[in-house]
Amino acid sequence: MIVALAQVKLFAGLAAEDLVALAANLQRRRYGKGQFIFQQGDPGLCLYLVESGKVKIASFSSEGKGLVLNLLGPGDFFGELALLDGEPRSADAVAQEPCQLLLLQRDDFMHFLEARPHVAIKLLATVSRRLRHTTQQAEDIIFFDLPARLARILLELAEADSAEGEWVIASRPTQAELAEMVGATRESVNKWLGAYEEQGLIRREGNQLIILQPEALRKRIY
Amino acid sequence: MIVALAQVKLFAGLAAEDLVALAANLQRRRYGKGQFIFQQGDPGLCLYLVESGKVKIASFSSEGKGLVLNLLGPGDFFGELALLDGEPRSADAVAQEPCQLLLLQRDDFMHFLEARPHVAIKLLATVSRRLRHTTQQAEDIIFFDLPARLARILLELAEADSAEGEWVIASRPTQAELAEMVGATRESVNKWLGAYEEQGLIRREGNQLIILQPEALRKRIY
DNA sequence: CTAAAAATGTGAAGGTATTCATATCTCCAA
DNA sequence: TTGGAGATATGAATACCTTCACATTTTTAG
Repeated sequence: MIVALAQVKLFAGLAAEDLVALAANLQRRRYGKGQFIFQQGDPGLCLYLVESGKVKIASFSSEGKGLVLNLLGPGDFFGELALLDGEPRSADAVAQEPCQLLLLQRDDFMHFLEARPHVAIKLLATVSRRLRHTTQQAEDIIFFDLPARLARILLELAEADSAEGEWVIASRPTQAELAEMVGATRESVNKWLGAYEEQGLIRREGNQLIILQPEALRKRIY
Repeated sequence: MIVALAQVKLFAGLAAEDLVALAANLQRRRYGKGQFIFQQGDPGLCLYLVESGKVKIASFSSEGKGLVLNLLGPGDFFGELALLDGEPRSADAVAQEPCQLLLLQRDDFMHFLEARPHVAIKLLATVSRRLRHTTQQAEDIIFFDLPARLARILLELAEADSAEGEWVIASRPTQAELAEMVGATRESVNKWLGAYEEQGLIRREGNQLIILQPEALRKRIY
């Protein structure tokens, strides 16, 4: 488990003894695809580290409409908000594929933070980037129309998924999933994916989506 | 200036000597109404503390449409994002009324944080709350229609502005300002303000806006 | 291998907010 | 006290997206 801890970017570069201290009450847990890790309103009792698999942070309206706030993979962590401000969970966390997670108890983590200001500052940087990203998301919804938002999401997913200059989304999300990311209906996403393919900007090939003309897509955003 | 520092919630409860250490390179600056404090893309060189006045954090699309992200008053601080993650300013800061601000240099602040993990943790809580708020904003735009978003903003403003159980917005924002807060056009806001007044939910009286039926307004949100 | 479930494709009808044009109101300053 | 600027009011035309209904294809499970 200590090896796994060291893979988490937040703890990269820490001395072995620090990691051992953290690992005292560490738990490992597995979640099957689609399983809830926590739900909106739950008390925030621990921090989750992703050892393997993918986790989706999303929130749902009373009418069942969903909005994806974040996607996390190996080396990422989540669930820090409720720990840091003491409020209940603000969204749901769902395993998008089978996951192996490490659970760090709230008190352990907070004491660790107090004793290692360096880690606290690194955490501040991460939370700041997340705030930036969510702000961007709100701006996108207000400033851009659907084809633009879709273009951005496709580029983002490809960037996260593939090596330098590759522009491939390895495991293509369903249209329903894309719709939750851009804040639109599945039908509208269908229409624009079709249009982009028609125009030769993207190609769907088996389980992957290839971005043929990243520059042309990026132009849709302005 | 040290007295002013102690008024900032982030530094509340700190020993006098700590405040003195912080104050070494502190600057005070005044801004007139409408003046820009910083703009999107600027390098993030300092943290701003609000001594008096009001500051609006907003972002603008290339077509000139605006979105208000945050409103800050005495005791608040802003500009921390760029400091913490090293990226350029992600939005504009504008003085909504004449302001007196204290400027803390980046390096001073970061060193202070490293030496006072307690403050870093308090800052983490604040940034977390801001992330929560922005997430809420994104959800609102996706999940709720304009009348609902308008209702929420009115309630929020009244809550921030008036004493317990009072439900008054003391200095009523213009329709254009409201529009930037809810992410809609001025005309649409006009229409719904009129409707709410017609229905007896609110009343505009001189420079203030009185919420006559907060409960009825809140029901519009679901 | 086959039935069922999930995902995708498509079009018509409708709704909400925008855009644009124009009119009125309010208040401050000259 | 009278311009003029900013703020508010209002309606018609339009754009964009949703809703709904249904067909088709692909994937999964038994």
